[in-house]
Amino acid sequence: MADRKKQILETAAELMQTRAFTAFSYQDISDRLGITKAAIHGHYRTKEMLGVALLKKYADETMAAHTEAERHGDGAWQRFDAFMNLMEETVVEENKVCPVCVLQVEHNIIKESMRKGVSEIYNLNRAWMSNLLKQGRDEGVMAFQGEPEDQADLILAATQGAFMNARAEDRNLFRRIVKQIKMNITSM
Amino acid sequence: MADRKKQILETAAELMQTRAFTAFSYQDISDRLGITKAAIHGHYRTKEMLGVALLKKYADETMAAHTEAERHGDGAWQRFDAFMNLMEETVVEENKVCPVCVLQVEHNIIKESMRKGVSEIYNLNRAWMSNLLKQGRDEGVMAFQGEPEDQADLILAATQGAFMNARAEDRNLFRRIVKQIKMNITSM
DNA sequence: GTCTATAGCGGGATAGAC
DNA sequence: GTCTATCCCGCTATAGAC
Repeated sequence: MADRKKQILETAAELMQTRAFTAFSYQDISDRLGITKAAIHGHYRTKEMLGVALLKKYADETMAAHTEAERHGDGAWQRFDAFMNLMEETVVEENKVCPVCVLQVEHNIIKESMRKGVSEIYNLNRAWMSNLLKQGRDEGVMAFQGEPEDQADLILAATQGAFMNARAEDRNLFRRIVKQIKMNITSM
Repeated sequence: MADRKKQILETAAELMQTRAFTAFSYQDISDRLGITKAAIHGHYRTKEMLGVALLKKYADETMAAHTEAERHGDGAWQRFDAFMNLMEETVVEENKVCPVCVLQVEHNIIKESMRKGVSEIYNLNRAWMSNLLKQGRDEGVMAFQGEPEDQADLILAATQGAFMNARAEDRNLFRRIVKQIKMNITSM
């Protein structure tokens, strides 16, 4: 089948976000799909190649999330809320964390090809978020000291931390942290 | 020697913060100390026990960091700065991330005894930080909407994200993010 | 494209000697 | 307290048949 490859990728994605990259095996995937490890090697010869493919998938999804958020309206807050809701729906549900968190923790034990993929996703989000903050400031609905780029770095870091704390401590933490971020940059 | 056990713990701590918990082995420790794996099992029979000991050590260091920060002055900002400087010195240096980040990413693959240890450290920081924020607000030097507890959760999440992004992307990110946090809660 | 079988390695852990 | 030796397991990856 042609969608076997897709099935493998999706299963791997779920395993990465629940168990971390180094900690899942081809055996885990093959068990879930009812095929053998060797079959998976037929699609992704090495685990590094699978990892790179996963990162490509996540980069695509990141861009799709931005597009989707922009589809929700023209206002900066509409887009911000849509983005955060999307993050909550796709990540916080079902014991997951974001792949960027996982691979940043595994930074020193993954190959350079994968580190590069992680950086690309980070930079996609950074560019999009700082742009959004500029827009919000121009519209007069967001207010903060300093540069939009730095505020974006803070918001992304907080979001990543929120994913991890939400899974480990309390699912509602994500929503509470996002609410607090909003309070901090709402113009009054 | 009696400090063999201490050496083992310190080596394990460094390995955990550079390579993650599941990803380092007794072999890694024994190589660095010039002893055998079996010798380490003599001190910590299972890896889970070593993990719990590590978390105890981190909890102690967390409380020590709070005490140390309070030693730097009575003002909320003095204490905040001292705490963040301490974090930067002890974590951001030399390719490390904080143990809480590591073990939260590995949340689904570690034992309950270790999860409990992670929560304890998180709660120590949460209690200390929300107290500090209350103090700052009372002094009139910090200002923010919402509850100190929620603001503390946001700051801790941002700090955790800052650790990870600093290692993966750019060492200066930690300082820039902390600066932005400060701007967001400085009363004017 | 998927299978069986296997190589080669490294992990955690234990037994028993010194 | 540390050693050698060993067990059993699971990992990534490959060869070769169908």
